[in-house]
Amino acid sequence: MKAGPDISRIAALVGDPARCNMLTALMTGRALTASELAQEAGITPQTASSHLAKLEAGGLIEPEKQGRHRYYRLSDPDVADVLEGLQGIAARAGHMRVRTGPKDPALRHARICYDHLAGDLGVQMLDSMRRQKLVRQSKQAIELTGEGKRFMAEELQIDADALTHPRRPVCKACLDWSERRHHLAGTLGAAVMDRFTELKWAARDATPGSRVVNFSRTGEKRFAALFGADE
Amino acid sequence: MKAGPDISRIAALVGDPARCNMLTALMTGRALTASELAQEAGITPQTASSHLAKLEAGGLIEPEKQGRHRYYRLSDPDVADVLEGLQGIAARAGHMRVRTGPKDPALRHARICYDHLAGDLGVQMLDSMRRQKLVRQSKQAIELTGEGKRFMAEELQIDADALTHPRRPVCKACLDWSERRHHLAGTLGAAVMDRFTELKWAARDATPGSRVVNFSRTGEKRFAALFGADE
DNA sequence: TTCATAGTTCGATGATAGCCGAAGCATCGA
DNA sequence: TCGATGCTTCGGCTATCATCGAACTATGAA
Repeated sequence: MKAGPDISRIAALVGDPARCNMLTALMTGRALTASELAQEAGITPQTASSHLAKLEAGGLIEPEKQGRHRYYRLSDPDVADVLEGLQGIAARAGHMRVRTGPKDPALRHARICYDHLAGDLGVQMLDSMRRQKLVRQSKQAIELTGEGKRFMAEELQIDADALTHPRRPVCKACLDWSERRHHLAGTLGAAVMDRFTELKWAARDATPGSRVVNFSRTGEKRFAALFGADE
Repeated sequence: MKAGPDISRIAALVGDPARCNMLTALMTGRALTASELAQEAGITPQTASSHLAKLEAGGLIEPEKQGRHRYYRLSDPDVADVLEGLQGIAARAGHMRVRTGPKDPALRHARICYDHLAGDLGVQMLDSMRRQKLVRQSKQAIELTGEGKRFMAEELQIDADALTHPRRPVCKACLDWSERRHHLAGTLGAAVMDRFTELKWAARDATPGSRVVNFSRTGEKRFAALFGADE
């Protein structure tokens, strides 16, 4: 029949409203879980699962398994470009939509991911640790350096050697929900969060079920001194 | 639930195989009649009429009445750009039909993409510019180096500083339809193409609506001297 | 171990939309 | 005026596919 790559299959994937909602939700660059994408699209998890499988088969998104979660991200910047181009055309044609409420900013700033710190500050902490050469990271594997051990002992009174666990690594990179980068998990990540709580630098929000972590004023200051964004 | 323009309606238009065939047939830049498009898509005129009405309502194509014929063309170069982007994604995902890109070899060799050079030679030019360190490219962003500015001034009498534009970047990577790689777009891409025309190195094909670019013998030689494939 | 949560698979249902035959306009040439 | 051609509208048929309930797997928590 015709020559050339089969555009229509790809376009049809974007053409379904539910799938399109998922893709636009991913345009921020963040990786989202299957359930989050289901809610974003306003459909049940079963339906979402089917859609995600199709999008993956079409090469538009890529999965990353993380525990029992499955994070999805756009597989390539070109995909976002095409979506933007479509937005431009749609905008010109006057097909607009209604607006939605943004996510909880506090949740994005600092929250608990299982038992360790996540969000803006979590990502910032791991970034800073890399910059200060407290850890070496290659892909998912993170290792505490000698300097890192000293730092933990002196600044946070954490004995890294005591954190070994039969079934859990000391350091682990965990994909962040709001940022799309990694923060520190593992027994060290948990120990650091525990220490923050003990020192009253931070506390989990009182609201039952909330994952928000509130930093005290001095806590935020001390945190910045150890893991400041710049320098 | 989402903000922004409604992509999915537009994408759904492209998502139908029959409509998609029509759109790709229009990508050459020529305007085609309704019956020609029907034949191109392999459907009856009635069905084609319905599709064309939808594409027009979606702002993808524009009609031009001429006697009892109704010519359709892509309403905007942006539409062709999005289609090319989709081709790239589809090609990467391995959803090929028979072969890539346009059938016409001349169209594959050198053609106009909006206002800049595309096809074999377009891709070759950007490759060569990267090799000669005339530009720096990181993903989609391209930047002209100091050496690149000198090169443009000396070899092509183009003042790169005069090319800044409020709504258009000087350099931009544009995914090529036939080659699946990038060629140079932006005001610089347009200026270079203009210069080629002025120097009579190349000229757009005389056939109305054709996107083919014909290089003269000396033009091809000069082009090779500046942007040769090897070296 | 047992329970809870995240995600998937399966099957049935229902709505959407592509398709074509037939008929209806519109334009051209004679 | 007539007939021919290009294109559109209408109506009914059909196939596709998104959707969800229910049941199943896998991972983590107690």
